[in-house]
Amino acid sequence: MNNVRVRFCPSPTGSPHVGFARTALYNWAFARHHGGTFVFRIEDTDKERSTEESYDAMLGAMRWLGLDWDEGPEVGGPHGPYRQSERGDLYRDVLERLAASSYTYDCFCTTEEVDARRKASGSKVMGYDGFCRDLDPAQRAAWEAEGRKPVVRFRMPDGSVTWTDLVRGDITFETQFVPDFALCRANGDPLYTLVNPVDDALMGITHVLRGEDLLSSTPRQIPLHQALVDLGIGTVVPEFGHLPFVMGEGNKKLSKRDPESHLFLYRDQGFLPEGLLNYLALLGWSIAADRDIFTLEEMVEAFDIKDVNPNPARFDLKKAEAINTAHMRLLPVEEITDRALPFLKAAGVVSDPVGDADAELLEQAMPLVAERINKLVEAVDMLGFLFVADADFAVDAADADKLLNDDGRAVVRRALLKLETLTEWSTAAIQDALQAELVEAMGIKPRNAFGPVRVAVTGRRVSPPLFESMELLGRERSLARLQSVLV
RNA sequence: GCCCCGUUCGUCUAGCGGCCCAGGACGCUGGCCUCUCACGCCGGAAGCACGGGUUCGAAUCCCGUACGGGGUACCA
Repeated sequence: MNNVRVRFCPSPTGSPHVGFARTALYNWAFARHHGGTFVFRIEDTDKERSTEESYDAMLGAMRWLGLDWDEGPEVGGPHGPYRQSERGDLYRDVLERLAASSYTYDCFCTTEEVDARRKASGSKVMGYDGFCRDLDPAQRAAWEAEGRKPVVRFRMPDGSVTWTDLVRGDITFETQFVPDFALCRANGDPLYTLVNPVDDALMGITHVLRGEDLLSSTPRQIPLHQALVDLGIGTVVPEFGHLPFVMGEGNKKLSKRDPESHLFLYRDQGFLPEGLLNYLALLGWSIAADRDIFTLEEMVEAFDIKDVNPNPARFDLKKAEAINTAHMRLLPVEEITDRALPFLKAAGVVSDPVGDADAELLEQAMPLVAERINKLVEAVDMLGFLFVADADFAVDAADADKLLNDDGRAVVRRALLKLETLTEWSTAAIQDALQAELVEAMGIKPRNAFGPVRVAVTGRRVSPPLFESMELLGRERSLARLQSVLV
């Protein structure tokens, strides 16, 4: 395919959610796969609900995910502006040209009047009935005299509308079930029904990949696109592909109300964008029968919209975490260190900026934790004991209850006595000494021998490897901590 | 109500008429490894919604039914 142009066009209402990311990803991957153009457009025609804060969040989300756009906000492009709130003149002009060619007509009916007529006629079809299509001039004058303002409606053609959906195949709607629809409010404000197809036409969009919720608006958009082509406003009717929903708990669409749906929740927990994206890609698509870990580049190479599954997918946190873990293991330690740094700073584990001593300690410690954490934020709990000021060090109460009982403290006492005699403070020396003194001399199992020592030194039952941790902590601080649980 | 979409292990999926008495992954589960945790390794349970066709042969094609979802706005 040549000159592919796709767009992603969220409404800036609220916080970006995972469905947003999945749709953005598929559009982006489609564009990149075909060497096409990825357009980012903001559909902020709903003045009531759109906010600047949400707009910033949309851009922030795309940047965090690494889905770069070729045309759009802050990047510009030949078809700007890319915020619909700044394109009012364009829409007014299109509306005039549509009306001049009778593709549209003014409608003065109220919702109540329409409902009453439909009920009276016993119609199975709801929605607008076309009453004002050929309005009697006298009636029109009367309504205008009483101050009624009309909305502009698109005249749906007779017959049917058929398209070959990129993910679902042929779909046909009889237009008798698709009522004439409003293109702008009575006050003149353009509606989504107008601006979405108009901008797609103006921006030369060739493929529309969007959520299944918009499938039923497609039979209205295709005739409108044809009208735009007829008027020379557009050049082609784009192809459409409707992506399956991302569902939440139970069997309902993941809504913005659902906390699991918020994209930034994952960012703030230390998910890697490539990990989340990999997982999201799997919700409706797979790269191969026996493989589910891949990079964005590999996805771009393999992505084909025709392979997208049409049925809805349930978001599964456990699997998302597992996929993320796999990506963590793919990263070199230095990279994990860089990415974990903001979390460590935020938690106060290290200062901002990081001091030289802390930086050096971090470089030595990260290899121990990088391979055992699944999300970046976990580095905070894993490393805290190494960086905390001695005065602030505290042993986890629950872990102490469990392991630092009389038996545990006896073990710690033996360990302390033995370690005080060590002349070399190294991982190997510490391990040899404790192995001999606790496991062999005392005759207790390794986990019972090292557990109490671990809690005393690191403050927790879960920690980086014990002997390495003690080496990094240093002789004096290690011995002091052993001592402190004995008093 | 009407229109449209969908239905393979608990979950995400592979499968596009014979390779499938259905493969992979997460989860669950038994075991191994092991200084904790995490990782890793070996094994197990678990699925083609139902009913009719078409065909020598159907998870795959067709038609019904059931169930789920979306739409039916001067929201997007």
